[in-house]
Amino acid sequence: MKSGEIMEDNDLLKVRLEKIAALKAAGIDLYPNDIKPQNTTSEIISQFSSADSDALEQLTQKFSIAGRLMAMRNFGKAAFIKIQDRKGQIQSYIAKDILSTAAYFVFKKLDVGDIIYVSGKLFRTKTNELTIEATDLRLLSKAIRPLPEKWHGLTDVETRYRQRHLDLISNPAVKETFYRRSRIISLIRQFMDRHDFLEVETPMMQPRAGGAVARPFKTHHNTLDMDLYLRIAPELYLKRLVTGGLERVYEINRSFRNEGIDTFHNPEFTMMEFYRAYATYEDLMSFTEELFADIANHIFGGLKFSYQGIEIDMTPPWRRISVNDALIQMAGMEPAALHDKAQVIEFAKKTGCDVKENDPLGKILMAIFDEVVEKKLVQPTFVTDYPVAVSPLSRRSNSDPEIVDRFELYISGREIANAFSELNDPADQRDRFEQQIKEREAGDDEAHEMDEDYIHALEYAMPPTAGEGIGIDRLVMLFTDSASIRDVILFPLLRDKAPIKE
RNA sequence: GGGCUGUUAGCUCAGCGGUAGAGCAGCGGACUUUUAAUCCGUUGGCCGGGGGUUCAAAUCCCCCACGGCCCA
Repeated sequence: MKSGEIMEDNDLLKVRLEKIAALKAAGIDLYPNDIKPQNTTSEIISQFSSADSDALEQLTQKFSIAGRLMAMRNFGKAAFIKIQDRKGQIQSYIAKDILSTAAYFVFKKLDVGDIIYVSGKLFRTKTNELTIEATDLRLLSKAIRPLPEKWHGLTDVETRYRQRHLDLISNPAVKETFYRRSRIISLIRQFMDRHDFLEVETPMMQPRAGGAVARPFKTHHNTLDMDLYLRIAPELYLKRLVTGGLERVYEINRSFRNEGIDTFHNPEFTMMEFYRAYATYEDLMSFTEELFADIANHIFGGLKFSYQGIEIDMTPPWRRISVNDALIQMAGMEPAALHDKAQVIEFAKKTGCDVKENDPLGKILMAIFDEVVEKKLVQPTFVTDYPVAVSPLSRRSNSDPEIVDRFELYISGREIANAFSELNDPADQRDRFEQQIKEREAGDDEAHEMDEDYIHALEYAMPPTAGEGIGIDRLVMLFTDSASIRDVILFPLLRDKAPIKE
């Protein structure tokens, strides 16, 4: 095989390779880079949406666009084509007696999928469509492979995820989703900036994977001969920054959890964590309401929207309910039974939870909560008063040392955010880590490890602080009405497959 | 990890024991205002891979690979 030769026994490719040979023979550069389009499709369309034929005829201005040739309707010596750029599509009219002979020769060798440049005046067709009358046309990049079918687009989900470029070309709604994802993250940054938060970046490779309860990915640094973990959360580093006096910090970036994959979990996912000194978890509830309302207002122009056929109403204030009240009201537990471990275990087993006899009471209660209550929390709900046993980094409640000043936000039956007043008492933090170590020894490989370095930092005094983590992918799912997390992550993790057939 | 389900032409799909099909795309022809343009003609397949059953397998059975949905 000669280098640069494309080896595939496919008639469609052969035809295109023949066209390429003909273009080369005519001295056409197949991949030039000297062209600068002056306009975008949407800019032209919005600027001239109300201009009629006469108005356009008065215009002497020429417009130029570049993009992917998406459709071609040929009429002998003329044609209508659709060109798609990042903003949308516009039609162009090609006629043999308007283009130069050289440009018309190139046009006759084009295929749907090629990247081209067109310039010319605007006019309206008989059917009143705004159209560029091509006086110049250039090939900018020749496609060798055919695009998916124009009408149905690309629907095979596996191909859509593995070849996202095709998905983005063929399915406008997909492009719209990722534009919106970017917009949402931008709105969050603006909101945080308005509230005087500092955006920071903390290590993704950590010697101990702390800040959450999850199984980490392990890796190794060769020169330092040191095992490292991909972070499961940025929490402990962000709190060091609060101790360092930054007081209001946030980070929007990837965390990694070595766990299963489903419609709500991808092994790498994006989270925003933020910490605010001199605030409590209660302050963060209203802060969260404001943030989400701000996003909803910008995206939808209101606080009500539909997610998977169900109306979500983000009008503050949102429902607030304690874990225990939720278990009583929504799982049907007896108030008296909540403190009797034997009865709680019995209830847990009855509901199908996989619990161990020696698990702490709080952990079993949360297992029941996850099994029974979670899916019922459709409208935005803050669940509060978590057991200390499942909250090793949260401050104990002043009213009850067995619960912590913490909430989780549920929307559409899914955890979207987790927040608490931070534990800044180094002695208590040490006790909590030691409790976690006992659970690790009892077989819980997700339990937290001792982090002396973090405790050492707390010993320099961290101000009273509240912090929160928000699952950005899940938030984007809500605001884009996406059923699967894979629809809001450009390249979701899939099992490796033999490379695409060459 | 378990259950259900999918993998057939470049794409979207039908066929479900008896000679592999359609639409779109492609190719050839007609056509200078189309909107999934139209009309005529036409090329294209290791039916995901491997084993079986059968006179005969895309179709039935088993294993494997890669997805999807639901559950753990």
